[in-house]
Amino acid sequence: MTTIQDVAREAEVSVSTVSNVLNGRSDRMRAATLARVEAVIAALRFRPSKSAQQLKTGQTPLLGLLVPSMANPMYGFIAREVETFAQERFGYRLLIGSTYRDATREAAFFEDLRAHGVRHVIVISSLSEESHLDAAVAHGLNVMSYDRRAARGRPSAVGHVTPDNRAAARLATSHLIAKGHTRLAFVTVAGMTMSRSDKVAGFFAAAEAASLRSSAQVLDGGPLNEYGDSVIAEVGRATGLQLALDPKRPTGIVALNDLMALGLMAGLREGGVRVPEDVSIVGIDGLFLSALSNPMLTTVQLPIRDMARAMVEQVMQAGADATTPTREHVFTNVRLIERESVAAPPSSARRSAARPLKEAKP
Amino acid sequence: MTTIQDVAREAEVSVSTVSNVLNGRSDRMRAATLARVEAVIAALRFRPSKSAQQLKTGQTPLLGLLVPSMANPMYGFIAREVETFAQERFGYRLLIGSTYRDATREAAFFEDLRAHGVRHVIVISSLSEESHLDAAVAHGLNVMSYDRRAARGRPSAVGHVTPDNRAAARLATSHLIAKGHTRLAFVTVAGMTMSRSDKVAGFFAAAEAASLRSSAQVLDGGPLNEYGDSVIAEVGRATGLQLALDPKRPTGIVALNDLMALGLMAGLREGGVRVPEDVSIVGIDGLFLSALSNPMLTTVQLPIRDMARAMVEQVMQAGADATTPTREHVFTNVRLIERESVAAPPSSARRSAARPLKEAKP
DNA sequence: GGCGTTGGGTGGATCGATACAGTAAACCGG
DNA sequence: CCGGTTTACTGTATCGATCCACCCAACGCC
Repeated sequence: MTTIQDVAREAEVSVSTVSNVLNGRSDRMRAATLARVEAVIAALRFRPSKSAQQLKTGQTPLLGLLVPSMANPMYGFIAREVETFAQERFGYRLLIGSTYRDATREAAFFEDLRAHGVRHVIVISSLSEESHLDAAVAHGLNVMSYDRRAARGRPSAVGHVTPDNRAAARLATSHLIAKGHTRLAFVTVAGMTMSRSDKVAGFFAAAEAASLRSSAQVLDGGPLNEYGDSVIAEVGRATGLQLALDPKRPTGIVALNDLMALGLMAGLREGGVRVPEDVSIVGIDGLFLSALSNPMLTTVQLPIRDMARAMVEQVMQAGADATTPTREHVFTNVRLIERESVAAPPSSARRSAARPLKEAKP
Repeated sequence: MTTIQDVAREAEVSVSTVSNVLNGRSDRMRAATLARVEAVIAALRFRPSKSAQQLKTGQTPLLGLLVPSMANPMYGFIAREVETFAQERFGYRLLIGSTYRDATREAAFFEDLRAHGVRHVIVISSLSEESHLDAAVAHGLNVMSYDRRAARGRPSAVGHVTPDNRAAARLATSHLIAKGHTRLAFVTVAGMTMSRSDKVAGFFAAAEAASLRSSAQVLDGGPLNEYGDSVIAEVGRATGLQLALDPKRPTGIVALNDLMALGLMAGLREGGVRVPEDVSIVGIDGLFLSALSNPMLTTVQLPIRDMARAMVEQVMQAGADATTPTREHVFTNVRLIERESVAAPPSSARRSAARPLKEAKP
């Protein structure tokens, strides 16, 4: 590996001068010298060692990204947007980690980031606890959290970027109501995160506004185990299958997200129920996969790219500790993409009373 | 940030001793000393700086992973397996990069890895050129390549792990033939990579074995532009739509991969053609998404986890340069998962002559 | 009692960059 | 022609670990 000394020797200047060249202080030397050094750098294909630089400056151009699972297409998409923007805008690379929704793994990842000298982290965690993030901030990390709002009262040092989950679920639910559905359900997985409860709130708000609160229910499928990629779809499928068996089932369903919606459709179909003839489904996310399903999924598109960019931009804002106000950015530009999974409810279902299949505990 | 000196001072030993503790040389000190140092390390939550360690040792526990696009569920899945295994087995973290199938970006990623002192890289590239990999090896990187075989003759220093693409395509094709299909097509994207031509070869081999070579064709959709995630499905959809218009269309289709198959099904359906009644489709990959489609996709499952582990294991094998023979591992354990997207060809299609829709250039 | 050995440490040069303090030459105004 | 300023550099301590060379006390052994 060639070093700065090799360059200095070859260009017949001191290492200081080479360092100046590297750091753009070209005003401190003659044009001829600059040219000579640059030529040698190019000839030797010299790249300064990041570890040596980091040791001196305490900075390293690495961005930590924590996701529940990289195998989940939604996180893969976010990761790609984050990576691309961080790279093009700031020249940063991505140090990524899957946590499988496990607190121990998550803590270990933070530890490693600290050891690697990474100072900027974007966290997508479905863990409800947020205190470890504050701890990380205290250790000098600049943290942005996705899909979570700042806790009231406690002005956290971590920044927040989130879609307006309430609005998204409300939009999805209203669409179902507009199509004539009265027996509504929101299907989720076990465990309440902030974003999930926001969606539930939006769901109920829309139902309430149409005086349908009493026939709106929340169904939760199984818990997510450690393998967070396909399982959410599996949970959806199981729930769909169970729903298919129930003659009093809801006719309009809002799914926690697109993957869940896809699983739901598969389970429903397996159980002999047709979408959208028998039950209508709307997802939330706007994954490209939702356009590939049969029927194509009607879903609420979230501004992923905007959010990814905002997170990167924010997390790079240095020294944003106590001085800056709580950084929270809720993206409200969610929009409904109408496709094929929603239709009017079956005539048999109109005006009939709804009886919940299984109420989720509050 | 606490340093080794802080620990030394607090534990009243020299930094050398602390270093010895850190590096497991506990035989060089009394048990009491060891205990004391360890206690201080724990109390101060000390983690040695990776950059300082790297500067001395030239090693850093980071694994580079180059993928065309993280947003592609297949690569997301591989990435997760690689990450998890590298982490659990070797304590390595993942430095990931999407290249969008662009040579410049790919080269830039290698440059950055070099600068970061990363010595182990797994490359999933659809670039046909391999010389830059050899260049990377010459620069001291330990490189494993996925989905590509070693070039004959030139004993490359880069290792190779690949599924048996030929066998996978053969298996898919034979299945179609066994179901009675005679008008066959392999649908791919523009551009021949090694893995794609292996699949084509397997496709033709199976057709040949059934004396169906003359009615077997390769169809290539558009090229993949820089955004390698959804586009492959888009190419599939466009091809499906085009196919739907052709009365002489093939009845049995093998898709380059599952995402393409999903797109194909969407396009075909859009064009009013039913799967599997009118045309049968089999994918290659075994993504979890293939079990979610309607109809559920029949596909050839690739041993992703095995391959991911093998790559990590191999890439960690240090000093595997000239001495080691060309490391190449072809995974032959591919298996057909029969689901719903394949049926017997429609009776109208039996015994009728096949006329190619559009031959791919050789 | 002298000498080699071993156990249990310590000192300090080093990795590759950075940046501050210093310096020598050129320039410049009076 | 002299003192001060500017220009164009250079020397070197430093970041936080590692690890080789060394050191000293205690012990064993003839």
